[in-house]
Amino acid sequence: MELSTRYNPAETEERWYAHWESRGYFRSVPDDREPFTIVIPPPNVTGVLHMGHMLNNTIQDILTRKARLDGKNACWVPGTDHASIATEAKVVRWLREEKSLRKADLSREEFIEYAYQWKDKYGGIILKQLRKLGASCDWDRTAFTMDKGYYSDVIRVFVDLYKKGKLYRGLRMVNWDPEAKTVLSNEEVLYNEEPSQLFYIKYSLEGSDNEGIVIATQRPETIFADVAVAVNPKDERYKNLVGKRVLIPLINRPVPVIADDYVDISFGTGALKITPAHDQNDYEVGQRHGLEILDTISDDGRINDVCAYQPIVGLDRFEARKQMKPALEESGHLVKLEEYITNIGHSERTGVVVEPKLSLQWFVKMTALGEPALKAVQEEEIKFYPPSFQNLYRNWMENLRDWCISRQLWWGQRIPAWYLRSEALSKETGVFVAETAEEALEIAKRETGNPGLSMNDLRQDEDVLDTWASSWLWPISVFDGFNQPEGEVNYYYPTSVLVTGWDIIFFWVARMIMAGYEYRGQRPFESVYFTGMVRDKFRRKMSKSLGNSPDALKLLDDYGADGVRYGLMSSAAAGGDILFDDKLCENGRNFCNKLWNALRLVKGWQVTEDAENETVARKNALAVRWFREKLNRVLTEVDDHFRAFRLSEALLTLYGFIWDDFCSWYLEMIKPGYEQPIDRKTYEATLDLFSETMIALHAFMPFITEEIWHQLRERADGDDCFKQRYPASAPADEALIQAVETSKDIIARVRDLRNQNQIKPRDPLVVQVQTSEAAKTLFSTDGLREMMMKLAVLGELDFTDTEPENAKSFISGTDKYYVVLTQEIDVAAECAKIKQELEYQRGFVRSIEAKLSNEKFVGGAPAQVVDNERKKLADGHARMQILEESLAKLGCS
RNA sequence: GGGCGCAUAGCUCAGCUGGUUCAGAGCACCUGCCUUACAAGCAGGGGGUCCGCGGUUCGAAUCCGUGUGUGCCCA
Repeated sequence: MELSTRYNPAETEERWYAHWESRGYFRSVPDDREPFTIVIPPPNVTGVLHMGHMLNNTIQDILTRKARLDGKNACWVPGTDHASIATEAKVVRWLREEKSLRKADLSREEFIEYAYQWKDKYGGIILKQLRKLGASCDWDRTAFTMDKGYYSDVIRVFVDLYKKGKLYRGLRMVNWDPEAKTVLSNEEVLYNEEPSQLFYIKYSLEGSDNEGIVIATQRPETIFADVAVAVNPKDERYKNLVGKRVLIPLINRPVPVIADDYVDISFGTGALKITPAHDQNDYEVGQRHGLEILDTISDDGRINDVCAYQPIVGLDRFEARKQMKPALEESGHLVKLEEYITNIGHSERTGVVVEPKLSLQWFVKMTALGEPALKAVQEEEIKFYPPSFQNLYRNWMENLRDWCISRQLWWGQRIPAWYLRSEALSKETGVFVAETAEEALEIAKRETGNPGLSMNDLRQDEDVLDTWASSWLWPISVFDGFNQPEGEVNYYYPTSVLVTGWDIIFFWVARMIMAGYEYRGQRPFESVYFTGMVRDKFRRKMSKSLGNSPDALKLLDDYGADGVRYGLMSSAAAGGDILFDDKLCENGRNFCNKLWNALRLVKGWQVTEDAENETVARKNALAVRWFREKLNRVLTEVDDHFRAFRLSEALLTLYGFIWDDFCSWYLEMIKPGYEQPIDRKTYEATLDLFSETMIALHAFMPFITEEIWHQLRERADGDDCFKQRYPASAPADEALIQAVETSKDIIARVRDLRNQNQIKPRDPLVVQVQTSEAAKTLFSTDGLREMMMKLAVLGELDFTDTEPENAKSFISGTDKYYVVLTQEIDVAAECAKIKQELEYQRGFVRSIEAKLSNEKFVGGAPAQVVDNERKKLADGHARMQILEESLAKLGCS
């Protein structure tokens, strides 16, 4: 068999993915095994694979695969959400560009028809891309938040919450996107520090020629919606004005001067214009003082005719602002302009400046829903990894605001509320909420006392629900838990772990927890694993506009899925950001290559059954024993890391184990000489150890481990690495491991000595060890001496009681080793080196003596710790003695 | 303004319950090797006041306080 010197992931990965998928390995149906369930955080249906997805889904795949290896019934449910705003925008553009249609020319039904067409054609690309990453999702379960069943779940929940009084319609200050003409959640508003101007404008006192008050505002175009000027009650400057009236410039409408604690004395002039319709805080001040509301800005961001200043009516808000400067200057009301840096909110979707606006919207009352959700996390019924996110969560949950769930769009679940056609749409309108129009009509008849009402008398709310108002039901709805609450949802729910970015902790995690308790009376997941953000190496967030995000698919092509998975995971502690660099994937690719070459080495060996190789087998037995013990230890460590979600640590443990222990040590220990065969026993053991190691690594790097698994041995059909059980870990023989670790140290010191004295790697050396109990014990380990001679390339390795001539020495543990040299030794340099070492040992001994002479330490510390200090002291003394002897022997002054 | 987090090697970060001859990994760097698995490699090496100060403790990178720097969330 010929194997290329380099591992080629492209062909291998495609082949094994197809194999696993065609065998139905990803499929999960309830059975009597313990379930392990993950629901994917549904990516946006318009999305394409980016770094964040790759990180997130790699983690989910690792957890899912490990659970399978542990014998659990692992179910990873994939899917997408309908992303109302983003998708609607894409569909609108698609219609315009490809079909020459405008949304305004289509009926709602036609538009929705097209939207589904678009979704079927272009949506869900990301799910195909996830396969390239190796994602072992149960694709038969692929869910979508606008699927028929899902849709009706959302409607059902809306009606239910309404009936329970947990959902209402109300007038609230919302974040309005004047371009998309929809409301945005707080989380969809992105704030930027931007330069702006502060206008200082004088409002004259009513009935006075020169008295007045100067206010500072960033938004002069809104002064016509002012209903008051507010000052702080403690502000001496304005005390005399409170209760009087001032005139709004240009229109001379009088408004009262009021006193309110909200006003910051030190900001601007300390006087604030109050515009309840266009500012959240002003709205609250207005409510406190019973002020009226004047709304001068339309849904599209233009000034409407409520504004009494005609020149700006019909203008866009920013155009209007420009007009205000000359107008106020001309009338003499502009006192000054100040450059000013402020936080300005932009729509995450359209980028336009968000307009605070009063609007009639649907809200979910959060207080009652939030209570069990907060408690669950506080009491760790739901565990967060890392736990520090509990703080962030608590902070938000203790300051809940009602959740605005209506959006002025068509793509999404249409709000199941009907109104009487005869009534103008206002807050006081009668509203009939039901799952169907027919039911709504029945309710309407009953409530209005008018049995003659027909369907034509009703009109349905035009708006749809926020996407999060569907995705918060995800862990229940994907298992059809609303329709069949006693069905398979009982098996899979609560899910095991949710893997998601911390940036959507409020959007989604908190709300899923609320829905979980509300509708299942149970947590939706046992644990939440928060991933960090993937950033570039300058710590900038990856974004399309910066163009600093690598092409995910190209990365997979360049480094292989296993390489990319390694790269992402090797530097991804839970919650920690990843400073992504191609270099990380390069490491992963190199690791694959290392594994591949280990395979090539093993596969290249000739195996012999000859009796003469019995001796070889005996020598190799130590290596096999040692590696088995080391593997046991690593299996336990990796398991511990998994339990604590320290995935990065688990991977690095395996990486070090494979690269160093397996390749650099184990394989070198048993490697036969040139054109020499290896004995059957060692060979078979090696194949088994290699195979088990592949199982241990499989969850992280599924493709190459599967490939090597099959290359190592002829496997029966269906005997795949994917399907194996994670090897049971036995307690490790620590004494044996320690003996080999000690000999590794000695080998390294000999190699160092070679390097420093320019001795060729292949020249055999003579090494002697000073006879001691410790050394005798060490070398009594069967095969250890032979192994050391092989790896350190020694011609002799024997005990001695006398120091050989012309030798350099080193200490390992408390034993002294001599390396006999043929070249002349620089005595002065050697003396200096030994003296330096002696100084270090003296310091070491002094510090331990200090500890041990402290009665409180001896009395207070655990006996084991004290004993250990005593041993350290004895070892230190022993080494000092060796060094002093060396000095004497060399005749150092 | 309110809250949360972080500070360990040149860089990026581990270090879990305070105690091992404990200060660690990868990358970068230096030296020597194209040694018959692998130069995408091998064998070695140098490099740290664990941010400053104070405290608790027999013992602190680890716990507490404080200062500084820095990042994030909320208003």
